[in-house]
Amino acid sequence: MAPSEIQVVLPDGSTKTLPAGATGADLAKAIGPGLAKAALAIRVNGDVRDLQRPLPDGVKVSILTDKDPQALDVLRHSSAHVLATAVRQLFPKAQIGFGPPIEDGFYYDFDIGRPFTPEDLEAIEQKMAEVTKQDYPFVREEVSRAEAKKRFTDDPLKLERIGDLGPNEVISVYTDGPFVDLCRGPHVPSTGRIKHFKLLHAAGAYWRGDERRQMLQRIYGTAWFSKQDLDQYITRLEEARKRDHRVIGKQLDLYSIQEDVGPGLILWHPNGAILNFELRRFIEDIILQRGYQLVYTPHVTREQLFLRSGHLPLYAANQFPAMAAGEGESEEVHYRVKPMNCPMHILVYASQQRSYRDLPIRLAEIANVYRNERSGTLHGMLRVRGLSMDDAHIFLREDQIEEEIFNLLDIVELVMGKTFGLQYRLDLATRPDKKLGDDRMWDVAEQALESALKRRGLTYRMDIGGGAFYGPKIDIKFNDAIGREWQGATIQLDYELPERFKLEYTGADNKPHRTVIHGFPDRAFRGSVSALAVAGAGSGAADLRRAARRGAGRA
RNA sequence: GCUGACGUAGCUCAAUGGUAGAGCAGCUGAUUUGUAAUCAGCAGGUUAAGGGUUCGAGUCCCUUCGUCAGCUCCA
Repeated sequence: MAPSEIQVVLPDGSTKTLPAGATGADLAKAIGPGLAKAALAIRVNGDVRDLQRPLPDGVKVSILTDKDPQALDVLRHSSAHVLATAVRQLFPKAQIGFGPPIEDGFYYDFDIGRPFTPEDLEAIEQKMAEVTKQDYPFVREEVSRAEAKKRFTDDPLKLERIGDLGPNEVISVYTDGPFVDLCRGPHVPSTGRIKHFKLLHAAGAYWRGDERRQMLQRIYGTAWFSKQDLDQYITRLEEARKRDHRVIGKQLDLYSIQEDVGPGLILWHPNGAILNFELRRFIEDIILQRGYQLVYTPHVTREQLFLRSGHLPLYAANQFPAMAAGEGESEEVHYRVKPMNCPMHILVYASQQRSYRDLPIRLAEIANVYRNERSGTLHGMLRVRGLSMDDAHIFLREDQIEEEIFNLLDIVELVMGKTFGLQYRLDLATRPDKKLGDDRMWDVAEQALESALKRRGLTYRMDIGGGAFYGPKIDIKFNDAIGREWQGATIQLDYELPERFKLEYTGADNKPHRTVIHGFPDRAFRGSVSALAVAGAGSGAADLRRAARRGAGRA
């Protein structure tokens, strides 16, 4: 017989008995009218769900109100639906894509056959206000695959998504007033709960982020629980704009990028150059103290070298075209500007016999490299075509990996954390499907990276399958003053290059062994000095002004 | 690269298709007044480049260059 009652465990450990079939909303009501009014969603054994769903027996629950950060995601997800509701009313033929919550807001992708204009956004925002005023309840339904397909016959993008769903996945749809969306949920109880929102801007976005597919029009917005939060967020955006390194770089006369020279190529003016100089010296001091040896290698090399390293076939799109050198009678010899230093550092290592006693050998160079980045990705000093890369390649034995990474993480903290005060994040990227070498090798490498991270007591995110085909890596990412995320340094292991260049050392057993390389290229240190400083603390601009003045006085 | 917006004096910005302007900065002179704004005058432009429409183009159209925003935080 079916039990007529269920019990749930509240956050304080007490239990509550409810009739079978009771929902989160029922629970909130049972606890108190105040909570019933404030309740937005419910956490059931860690999963956030709608209040309207029946509660299973024996679960741990916690009712979410506007005080819970997870509720903010729910609010924003629901805001995205309100946005889509409004767009569908104004553009009945609009096709709908995805509409998730994101950090600080939400977006929704549409195809209306043309881009949205600023006037469209205003009209949509007004329509959204009407939708929230109507206070439509969000109604969840679980449907069969056939039913789902029927409901979205006019939405090819949704149909494609339905086709991707696994056979055992529950398909749910949410309705708010006139709008129905394929959606996993959860949502706030009704559209009236969304009060403080603003549309920010529209831009093109490829369907599923794939540039081979059609371009949709994405509308970004933000939503908050209180007007105060919303206003604060808008102020924060304005403040951040003032701290943009491109603005400060101009104000302080740090650098310029000029059309006559080319996009992404930086002219360091005296005020910026003195910062560049100091930073270079700072970095070089650190690495010399820590057992690195400086090397200098040419800016151009024979193309053949990048063929041997394997870079050219993969990387050619990001390299500047070859130049003919006219050596002798041969038309065949071409040269390339270097996009990275590894092949040349490897040749330094390989220039003589190495003993296991010599390892690790740490070769470092702050080198100018040039990459033909896609035009649309360029951004001030942070994404450029010519940069000074603080680069190092460490040649070591497999048993030395962990210790070396352990020490390297200390340098990262010293530079990014202690010196620049950056909030950075560590991602451990593990073996991808297509990879080089055997599983044992990957086991050793990944474990070494992970235990170095653990020994340092660092928190990190796993990026399963995110490693390069030639080895796992630790990516170091940070946010700039305007909140955008950038790739800082990368610590990566490379099993490919030692193989290609037959790098060896003589072991204690008097036999040759394959060397492991571990690279530490860092595009952020000097390619973007002021950007780093500005990206840092809120006081960045003031510090920089002082530094620039000192620099000017000195010159 | 793709989609969209944009490109006017060194900088920040004006100019219903009808003689390109202002503030700041610069230069000259006056002022000597205690720390972010003294006064007067002068100079500064092939309106990104090239083409087209028009009696007439900064403004409308096309091409190129550049800048800015976005381009899976997965229903």
